[in-house]
Amino acid sequence: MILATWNVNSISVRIPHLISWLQQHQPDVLCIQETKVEDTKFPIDKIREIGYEAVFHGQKSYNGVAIISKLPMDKVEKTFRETPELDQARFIKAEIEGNVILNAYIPNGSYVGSDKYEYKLEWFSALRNYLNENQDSSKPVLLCGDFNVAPEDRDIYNPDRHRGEVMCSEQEREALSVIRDWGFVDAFRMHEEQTGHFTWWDYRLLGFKRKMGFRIDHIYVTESLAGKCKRSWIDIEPRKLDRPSDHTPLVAEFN
DNA sequence: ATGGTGGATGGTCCA
Repeated sequence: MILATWNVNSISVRIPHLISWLQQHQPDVLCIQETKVEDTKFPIDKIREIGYEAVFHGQKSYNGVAIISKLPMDKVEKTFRETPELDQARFIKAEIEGNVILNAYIPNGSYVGSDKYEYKLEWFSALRNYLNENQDSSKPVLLCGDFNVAPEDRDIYNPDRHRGEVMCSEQEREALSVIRDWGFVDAFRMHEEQTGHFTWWDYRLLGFKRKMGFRIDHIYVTESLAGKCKRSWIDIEPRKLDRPSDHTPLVAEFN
């Protein structure tokens, strides 16, 4: 199985890139974030035309997630907690060939100390509670998406320049480590120890041109899947296209 | 150079 994750930053704008990338790489599963469309406007027909199915959970203007798959999906869920008024269309789950696929768009957090930052930390905490109560780390579980956290200094082009800022503050890294310690392995870091591998570059900083990258998109897998993960890599080619998403796809391949 | 761009939307909010 080949699985990828990609924050597309509006599926309406990015659908040509998305279709092209699926046709070129033929992953079995692609988890996307920031679709920014209500479910009635999700471009399901274009996805079916190239041999994929999709399940999706969107809202107007903001957030929105989807799982696109060639393989049958079942046991789909679109929230992970009891308080739907806080649900911002940031989570979708499906099971594929016995693997639990959790696709998450973790809140950005705005700036350290803001209300949105507190919401981000609270969201991480709720996600850990969900894992505790609803999933089993001895089984094949995969959690992927845009985490909006660079776990270590080597995941930032220049960590000293951004020390303590949102996406790399100690509290965010600790919140992410609590998720990981439930029973996950970082698939990308199984195969690559070096810095210089990033999934996101800020539009505002003209970050891609200036090589100012962050590794904030991740594929976390439980041990039973980690043993089968033969490769994980970042495809920066879509970030070079006209009107790119600010993120680029991350891929993991399993035996 | 202490700002920059981009998406959804229709004045701002979000990232």
